[in-house]
Amino acid sequence: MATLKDVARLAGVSVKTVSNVVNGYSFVKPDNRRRVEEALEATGYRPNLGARNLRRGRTGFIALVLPELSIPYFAELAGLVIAAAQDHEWNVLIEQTFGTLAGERSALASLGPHLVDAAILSPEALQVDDFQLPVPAVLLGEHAVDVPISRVGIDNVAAAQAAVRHLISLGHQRIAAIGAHPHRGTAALRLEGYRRALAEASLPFVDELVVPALNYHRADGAAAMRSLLDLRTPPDAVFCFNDLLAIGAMRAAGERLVRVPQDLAVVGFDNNEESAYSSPSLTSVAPDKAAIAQAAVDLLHRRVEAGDVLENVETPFSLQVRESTVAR
Amino acid sequence: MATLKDVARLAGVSVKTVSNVVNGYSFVKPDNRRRVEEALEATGYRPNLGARNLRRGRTGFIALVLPELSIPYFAELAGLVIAAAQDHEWNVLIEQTFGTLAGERSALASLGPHLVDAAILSPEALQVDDFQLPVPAVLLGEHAVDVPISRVGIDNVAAAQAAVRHLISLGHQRIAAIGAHPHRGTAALRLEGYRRALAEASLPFVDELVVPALNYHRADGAAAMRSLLDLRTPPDAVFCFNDLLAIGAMRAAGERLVRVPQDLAVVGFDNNEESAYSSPSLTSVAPDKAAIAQAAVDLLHRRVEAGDVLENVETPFSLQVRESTVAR
DNA sequence: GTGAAAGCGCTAACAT
DNA sequence: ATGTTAGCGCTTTCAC
Repeated sequence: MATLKDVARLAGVSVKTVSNVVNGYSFVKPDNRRRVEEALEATGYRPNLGARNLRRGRTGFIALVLPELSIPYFAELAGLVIAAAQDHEWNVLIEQTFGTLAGERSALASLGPHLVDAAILSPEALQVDDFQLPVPAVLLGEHAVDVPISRVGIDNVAAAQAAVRHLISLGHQRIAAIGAHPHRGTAALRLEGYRRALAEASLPFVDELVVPALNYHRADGAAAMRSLLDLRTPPDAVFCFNDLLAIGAMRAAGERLVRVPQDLAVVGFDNNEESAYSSPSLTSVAPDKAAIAQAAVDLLHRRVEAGDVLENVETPFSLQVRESTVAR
Repeated sequence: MATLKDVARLAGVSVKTVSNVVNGYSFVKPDNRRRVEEALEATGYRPNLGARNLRRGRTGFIALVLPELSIPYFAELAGLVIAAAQDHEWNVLIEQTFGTLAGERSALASLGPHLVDAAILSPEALQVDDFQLPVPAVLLGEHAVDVPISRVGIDNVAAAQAAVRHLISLGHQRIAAIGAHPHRGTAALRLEGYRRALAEASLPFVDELVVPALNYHRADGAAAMRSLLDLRTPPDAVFCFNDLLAIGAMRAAGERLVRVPQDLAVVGFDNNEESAYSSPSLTSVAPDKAAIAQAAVDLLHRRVEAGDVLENVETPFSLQVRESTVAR
């Protein structure tokens, strides 16, 4: 592999001149430039990123810390983050935490300042004192813990409220919620949105209709739905805190021969691609994932380059109405 | 950030001794070891990976080149590859090609030997002459193009044959296939498995029942299914070359009020997590994704460390029978 | 404008 | 067993 020195020797100039050409710097004598470019071409020179970054004190990487790639929301998001990072010549390193405190701690610990220039975090269990980060970071989604880190995400309370309002506008009166979680910030916010929508319609908040979920996988949604269907008076609608829970809930309903949406309306959250193709298709809160990815990366880039101050970005969302609430 | 030199100064020893301790090398005088460890602790030393790798001539990264993270199969696989790579202290860099030739070429081009130690590739459009790789690589899945690169994957012909045999054993006679593709190696192999299963049961190979798909997304499966349902004699079963196509096909069938599996049995390929929760749940060929990820990473590690020779690994698969072929 | 040379943090001869 | 030192490939003062 050709190095700068090789190119310099071939072109009959100094390393500095080659470096100048490679980096598009300052003024290089046209004659030299031409010879350097020829030598570059002839040797097939490719800069050694490690060496460059060592010298520059940058790494060229950002970390994306998330629970699990097998969760569609995070997989879709990761794809968008990778695309957005390319614009700033960043490569993305993905760390999976599996939503555990230990996993999140170890992911953060591995984030040496030498490994990445910045980090995008989607924590679920972390506590305030865990956030001693060696690099600029941005938190995805809102979190109950109050840490001095930038955040990017939608207004979860408003989004949840919109989802439940939709159910209420359809005439549903006994609306359940699946996904309450004691330590998860976004869960608390979505629950608050649920509560507000009920309150503004003067509907009672019924404890037995709020089902916690320790994880947000399809199986958890199915289990929660079964417990709801076992109630003396089951709900006529359910708001799930993510699409996987909703898919699981619809599956459980189907197994009990409860028809969606006739007997039970279902709303999810995240708008996974799969939700447009389930049977019935799933009404879901749709955060603008591309906007989230773009904002997170841009914000970090500004911080790293210009040392910008802390800043939060609220991204838009919409409600995708589909067959799980309105029969076709 | 503390460097080796700082630690050495604090401990009153040379950098070499510190380096020895850090790397768990040879014999260090117990007294020195203790002082170095204290200094390590006091300074909170973390090695600069960039510098280490520059010196060692390694990067500490492997590339995972795949079409798109929003495709569940690749998302699940990526998660497993990341986990497997951790065992060898490798970080994984994901590159998305979006299945285009241009995307694949540009991903390969960016694979400088300075960026990654090795690469795992899942190409769809690449031609033979594109495979001039600067680093050891392994191909996921089989490909029609015959290139001198290690391969890891299941026996696609046998797997497809098993899927179609299952349909035949259920009494289906008019079995369609969705996902034929002119330039995709795995598509050709799965088609061959389909053909063989028909042949061994003395069923005719009917051209109009084989539907190509340029992409393997849900929408493509739905479109293909609609065209099949428009036939004078629609099929009574369909084998889809991946689960997304199958999900789309089931969706399209549902929209035409064709019942699955009573009127139409459906088999997919990949066994995505979502396929266990669709309604009806999807019968699918299940490659052992964890085995694929593990084998690919291990194989590369051996190549990089020991310069092992070219080698192919065939991983196991099974058929997950669910409601889309056998009603519950 | 361009060259010479220092040095980013680390490892590995080589010397002791 | 440990210290000294060269050098991985690059960028960047500092002279000229």
